[in-house]
Amino acid sequence: MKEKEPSPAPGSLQERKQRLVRANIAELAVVPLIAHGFDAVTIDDLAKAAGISKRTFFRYFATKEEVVTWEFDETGTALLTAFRLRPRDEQPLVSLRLAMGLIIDRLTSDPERARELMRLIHRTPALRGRFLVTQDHWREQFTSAIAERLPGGPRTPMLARLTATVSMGAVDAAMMAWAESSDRDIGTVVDEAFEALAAVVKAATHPAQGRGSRPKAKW
Amino acid sequence: MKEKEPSPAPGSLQERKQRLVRANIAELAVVPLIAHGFDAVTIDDLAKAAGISKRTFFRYFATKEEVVTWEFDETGTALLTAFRLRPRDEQPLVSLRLAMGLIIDRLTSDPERARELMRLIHRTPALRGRFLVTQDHWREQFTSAIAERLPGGPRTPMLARLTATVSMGAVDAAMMAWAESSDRDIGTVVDEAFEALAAVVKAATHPAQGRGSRPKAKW
DNA sequence: GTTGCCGGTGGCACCGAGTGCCATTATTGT
DNA sequence: ACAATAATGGCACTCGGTGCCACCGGCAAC
Repeated sequence: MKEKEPSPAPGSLQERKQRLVRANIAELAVVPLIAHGFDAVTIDDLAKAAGISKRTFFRYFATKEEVVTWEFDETGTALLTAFRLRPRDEQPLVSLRLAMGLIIDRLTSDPERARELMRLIHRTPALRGRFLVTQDHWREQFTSAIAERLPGGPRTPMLARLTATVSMGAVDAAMMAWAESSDRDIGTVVDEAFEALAAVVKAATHPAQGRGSRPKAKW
Repeated sequence: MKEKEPSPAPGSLQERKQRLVRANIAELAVVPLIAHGFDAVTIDDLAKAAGISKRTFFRYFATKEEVVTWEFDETGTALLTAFRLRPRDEQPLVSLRLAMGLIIDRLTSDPERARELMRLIHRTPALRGRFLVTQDHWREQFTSAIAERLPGGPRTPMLARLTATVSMGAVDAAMMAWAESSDRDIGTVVDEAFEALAAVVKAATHPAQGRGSRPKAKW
């Protein structure tokens, strides 16, 4: 069921070489995907574009989706480690915003390419699914990272989970908005997203003077 | 690329018949999936369990995943319509909470089965992916439903989107928590989730006295 | 009742994603 | 230069999914 490449010791020479090859394959393989759409291109096409065989392709990427999403996967883990480095008594949203600042250059090194990839992900269900699963995985990790900062208690898990969800929601909204807009700076978009989040939060805590049917529930 | 079943007029006799057959197939097919895991069972197995051929299976379900997720898909659309029926000047989170109350019986009609299915979804990447894509689709629709309630403006889209994300985050957290706990009432779990969300929101607006490195950002 | 239409079904061949296995070809260390 | 080892490619196979067509059952018209 699983490919079990021995995957050499991290930091070793071969390991770095493998990473380079992987990056190179992805770079070449992604071209026809962007050009003709995800479903219109077969693995053999990708392999040909990268100058390797189908079999070798699957030694570097477990699925067809991965060749598109792996860069963002790594961005996500970078975001997580940056977050973990922030002081524990800082508000999670603040930490996250600052962590975003640190890893933003990953996306801006080649903005056009990053945008193309995100658009591709956005419009291809299979890719979006894969992407959402990874995102879900990040959320779990963020949840525990946040839970560590909170005092223990019966409600802590749910609290941590929701905080994580809200935070990642801002990140996702920002990245998608940035991908769709053709010429805006990513920093600006991120700022907007976080400001909007603050506004949402404010609206929820200071409910408008709803004169419409008032529910019995306390909120 | 697509199966194009003529799909008879909604409400007609055949259409209802089809829905029944579909429900029946799903009910039978899901048994081996829960018993042996999603990946360990082939389509032929499912078809055999339902007493039909592989070809016919694909006339009722487009993918293997769908036979597990379709019930929740329908629950989602029911939630959305219930939400749309709430007065426009009500706080979105309030509307959502009340809408949840209306559709909760869908899940509680057979709690054991629903829980089993959710656990299956939770532990199977392919299913989780499919589920997240649908959820993403709901979020888009919630986004426009919420946007209709908001005054127009340049920030409205982002605001609506984040509100939708936060709301659905509560729903998802509640459903997952409920699925994992073996004996709690779903109403209680939902209440907890929404209360936790209120707490998160409160924490974010009244930041703790962080003495750690104060960021320059306004929040 | 026989004929002709029609929706649902099953069988079959086919495509693409992914994997196990093994032979072949670089790479590396000595 | 040579052996050990890693990387590669080819091949056959499984499984999800689709197109095509033949078949079977009901049902109306004659």
